[in-house]
Amino acid sequence: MKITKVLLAEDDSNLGMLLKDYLSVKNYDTTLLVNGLQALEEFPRHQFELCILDIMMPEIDGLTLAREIRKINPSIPIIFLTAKSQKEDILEGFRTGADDYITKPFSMEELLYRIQAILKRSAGSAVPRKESMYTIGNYTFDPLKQVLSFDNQPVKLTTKESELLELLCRHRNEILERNFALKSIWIDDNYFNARSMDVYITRLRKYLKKDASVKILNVHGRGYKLLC
Amino acid sequence: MKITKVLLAEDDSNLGMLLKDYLSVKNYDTTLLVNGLQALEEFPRHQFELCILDIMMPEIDGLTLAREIRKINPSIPIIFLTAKSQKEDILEGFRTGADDYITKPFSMEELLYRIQAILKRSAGSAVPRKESMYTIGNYTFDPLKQVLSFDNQPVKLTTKESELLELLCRHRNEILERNFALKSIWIDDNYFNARSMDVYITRLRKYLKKDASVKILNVHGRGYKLLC
DNA sequence: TTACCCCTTTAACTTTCTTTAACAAGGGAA
DNA sequence: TTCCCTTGTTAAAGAAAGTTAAAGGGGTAA
Repeated sequence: MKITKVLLAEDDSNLGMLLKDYLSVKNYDTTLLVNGLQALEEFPRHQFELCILDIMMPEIDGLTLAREIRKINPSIPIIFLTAKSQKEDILEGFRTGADDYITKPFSMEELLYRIQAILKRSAGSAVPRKESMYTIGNYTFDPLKQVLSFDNQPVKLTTKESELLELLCRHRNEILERNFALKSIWIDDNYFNARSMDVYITRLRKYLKKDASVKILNVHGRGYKLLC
Repeated sequence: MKITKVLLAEDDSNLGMLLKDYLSVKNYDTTLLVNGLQALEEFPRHQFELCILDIMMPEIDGLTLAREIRKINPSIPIIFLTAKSQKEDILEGFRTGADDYITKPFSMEELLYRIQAILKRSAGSAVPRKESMYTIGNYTFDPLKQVLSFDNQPVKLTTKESELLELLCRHRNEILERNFALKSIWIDDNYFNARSMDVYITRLRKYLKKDASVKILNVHGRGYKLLC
């Protein structure tokens, strides 16, 4: 079994040690750094395969650290740890290309699950990046202009419709996890936002039904898959 | 990278010491200067990364100080401290390129939050600086003269129209947050000013409709995006 | 001073977007 | 099967934004 090298940046040493020990038991070779500066210094000296970064850290915060790490390795998976209240951070995190984030407090199992999911994704193919234009069957979709076209007939999408469709596109032909989508777009993954997302899925399906080869499939209990 | 070096110019030594101590605890290396003259003398001798300037100071006020600092370092983030009543100051502050301002009295947490927000912004992709002339599709826009031209046909814009269009230009193809725009131009981000801004968006859209590739897109609940 | 003009704000009404609610349908486990 | 939880769908409520017109206010010229 291959051991994965993990960089863990967490300034709360209680939590940090706890996580490190837990991950080590689970066969992740974890290096704990207690602030962003140290993490940045250590990063080039190891062959890390995954980063887990607390956002709130002294000297160099997790977001800045992530940007620096991305300059060195643009494709390494990054998971952020943040307080639920720091909504701004979460949004900003996704903009810097976070692969996932977990809001404190969280369970160890939760973290482990996310780690496995991300490693599986990035092992197969590269992490889906943002594109400026997507082709969905016979449709074309411009996420910046928020326009979906079929047969040169453009339809203006609302902000939320566009955001959700873009996420589906970035994960085309693989599962877009409900929680991931909710946290990316709605920030809070509570019951009501989940129902709101269901409504938007219905709408997107309506927009996309002109091409029978395009389907948004539900994966019970997990999320949706855009087939095209 | 290291601890952020902060210049704090505040003539009230009670408040000054309090802020300095608080920021130092929060890992900002803070230098307190008790008047604008001293601050200006010290500025070139340090590698400051952020300035917090009280506006009301003897000898050299914060606004003048900011202008001088900008001559030396045009991109350093500046936060002004001012009394809520001094709206003129705030306006003038934003004109000299303030990144934010805080009205007294304020909480330490509030200040800290703003510092973090600004450093985050200027660390990543800095907010595009002012330019003397913008190209918007087939239009050209001179913010100083407040003139928008299409096909060599100039249209004179009002002050508010011009200010709003300039902000949109500086954030072209990304979201200009409502609150940011309101605070920059209208100072107060209350309901009525927000409605006033809506009216100006309508006007700008009218001016810009000669070029179909130029669009001011609304991002529901967040702000506007100028596409061009 | 008064009258006028221009800019900005306020107001009223309309439209669009998002969320909430209610009920129907489907899937998985015991 | 039955029960429970998830998802599908539609409608309506609620909130934000679009639009137009008119009121307010400050400055300037007669």
